[in-house]
Amino acid sequence: MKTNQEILVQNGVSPSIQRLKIFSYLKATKSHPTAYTIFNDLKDEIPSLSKTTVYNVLKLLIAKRLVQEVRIEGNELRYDAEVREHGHFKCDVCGEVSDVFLNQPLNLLLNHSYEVKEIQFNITGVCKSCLTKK
Amino acid sequence: MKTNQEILVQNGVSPSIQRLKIFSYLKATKSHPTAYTIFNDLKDEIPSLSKTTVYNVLKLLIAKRLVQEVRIEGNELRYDAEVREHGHFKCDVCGEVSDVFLNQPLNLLLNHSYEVKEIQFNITGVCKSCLTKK
DNA sequence: TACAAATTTAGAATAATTCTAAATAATTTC
DNA sequence: GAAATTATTTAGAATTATTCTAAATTTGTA
Repeated sequence: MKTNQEILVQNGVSPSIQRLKIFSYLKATKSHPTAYTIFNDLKDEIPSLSKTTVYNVLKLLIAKRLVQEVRIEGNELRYDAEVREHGHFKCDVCGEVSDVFLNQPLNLLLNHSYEVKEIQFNITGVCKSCLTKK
Repeated sequence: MKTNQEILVQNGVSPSIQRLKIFSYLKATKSHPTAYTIFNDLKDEIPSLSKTTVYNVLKLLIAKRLVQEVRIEGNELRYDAEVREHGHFKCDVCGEVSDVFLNQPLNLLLNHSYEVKEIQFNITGVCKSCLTKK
């Protein structure tokens, strides 16, 4: 199992404290945090951290394909270190965002005459636990 | 074929000039415009039009399920009067956004334990015409 | 140690959207 | 049909997320 530091280095990212902590934070969570949440959760650990750094690092990790942007509602941007082809489900009731994997790649359903770089899909609705609560 | 006015009325939306023109504009285009583009393109026809109205009307039409938000890149929000299950392809080169329909509903690929309200998917890459230009 | 390059930082600037309260238009009531 | 009520639109201010900018700090190298 590669360490997060190794992953960064192997992808040509010099592993500064900030980069490593932001990447590790994303790797460790499945909550699809916003840039603000990331900043807020890490600022105790890295008191000097600035919001600009969070945005810079996220942009860098996205360019290196180590992180994906998740755009599932309104104009809030969320981030995800899961980069395999997958989608997201957002529950309209509790607001939670979870990963969704398909039985087969979406790719196969496309008659594409274009070059595909990234596929994402978004589903909204009501999650299991909110359904049973009703 | 129903008129746009009829569609609005049947969905409980009183068809003011602004609402009708914004809805008709979206129905007539496949370009997935942003709120700003809609505002800009309609302000000659409706000189009094305000940006707030564009946002208000879009929000209303979305609530009535007559329009969908399209979130395909960064934090730009686009709008689409095509509400059948479909996705979007954005070309990284020319920036154009086009509709994508699947051979079968994505729904079938999900082992969903949740109630699905809306499904959208986004693909980025390079479109045919940009591929051949290279 | 000294120099150069890379990275981070705070705060200002920008852009999209929402909020607010007043103005206008449409509808209802008498 | 006038007055009152309700719905809709409007301009501009406020808010929010993100980007820009230029200085400060850190890291790597001669």
